[in-house]
Amino acid sequence: MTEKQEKILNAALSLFAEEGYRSTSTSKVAKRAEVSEGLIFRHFGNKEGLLTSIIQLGEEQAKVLFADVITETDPKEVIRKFIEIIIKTSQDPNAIAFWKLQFKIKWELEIYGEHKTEAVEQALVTAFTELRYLNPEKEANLLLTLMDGMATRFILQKNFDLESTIEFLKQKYKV
Amino acid sequence: MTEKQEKILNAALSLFAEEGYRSTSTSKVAKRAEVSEGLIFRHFGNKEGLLTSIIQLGEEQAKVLFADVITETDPKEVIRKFIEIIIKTSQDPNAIAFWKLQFKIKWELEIYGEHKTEAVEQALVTAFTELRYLNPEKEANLLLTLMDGMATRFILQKNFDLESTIEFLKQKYKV
DNA sequence: TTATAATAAGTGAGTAATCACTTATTTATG
DNA sequence: CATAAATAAGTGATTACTCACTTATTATAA
Repeated sequence: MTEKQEKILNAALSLFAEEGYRSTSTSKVAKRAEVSEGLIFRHFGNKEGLLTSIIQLGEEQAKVLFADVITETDPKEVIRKFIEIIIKTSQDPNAIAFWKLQFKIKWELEIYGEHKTEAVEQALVTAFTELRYLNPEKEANLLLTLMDGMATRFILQKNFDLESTIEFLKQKYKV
Repeated sequence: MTEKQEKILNAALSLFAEEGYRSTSTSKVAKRAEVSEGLIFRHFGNKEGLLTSIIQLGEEQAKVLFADVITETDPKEVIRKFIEIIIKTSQDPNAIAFWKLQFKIKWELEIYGEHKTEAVEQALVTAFTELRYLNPEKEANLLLTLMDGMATRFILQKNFDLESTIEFLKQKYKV
């Protein structure tokens, strides 16, 4: 990975997150990365290849983020850690950009990557089971769905109070 | 409103919902509406004017949809009716297209129209207050956030089981 | 009523700018 | 010197939008 390759990836990540994939031109990416437009095609083949590279990089990032939840054994801690992931994310501008891109891509291209959350969903099911919740699968699914809603609001709604919502949630689940 | 104007609006609504606003060209809209491209600009000024017209039309639709919740006085019924709105919507292909467009626009242009849900949020706060929930404001906000998540999954996740999630929710809120 | 004038609706070809992508050429590196 | 990295200058297709013009509808006047 050369220096210019990284510059291209960073420029593309920020631009795709800001303006979306389709409405970001390769010439804009080249300008922000301060490279020639042709270099993008030399390194990534085409525009989609550039997007694929960014998503792959992000998936590795996501795995690291979720690893802590999946390896946890105490059920209450599993739930608490999962809920607090969004707080951790919200403090890292790079992570925010990445998740913003993930959601933008979802809506722009209408692809929902379920496989990404499968492992963490299973961890939540186990946790809710151990805590004797009546319907652990539904409980886990609802919490994941709620996280989608919270991400949506955190990214799009300027005055959304993330931290107090998280506190309220932890209170609700008694974790 | 002439017949061709309506054809343009319908074509644009479906195309914007399918492929997004920015990546739908005016020539595509004209083709689907079976009119000349120039007519779009005669009636709506520019591409953004077309989008504005569609959104305005939809907001009136949304008001009608929420009216039933807002005028309800029994607190449990307020919550139940609110939760079931998404079911009602999911049965009308036209409504699905409209909400899909709403979310796509949100993410594409990064505008979150809070004013649209203000009235219904207040109705929920009142309901939760009457039901002696400890934190009615947070409770209402969380439910609205959850609905964003459910809409996201219903639209994007092909195998999302909406009805059983709704049943589970009603059970949780005892409504 | 009927001819005429005025307005609105609609068309299709054309605009410069931009799109993703390619090719030819130059620069750097081992 | 040879290979890879990078650039610059292109390609045809597509973009939102405009323009000159025709056709249909409505209003006015003899």
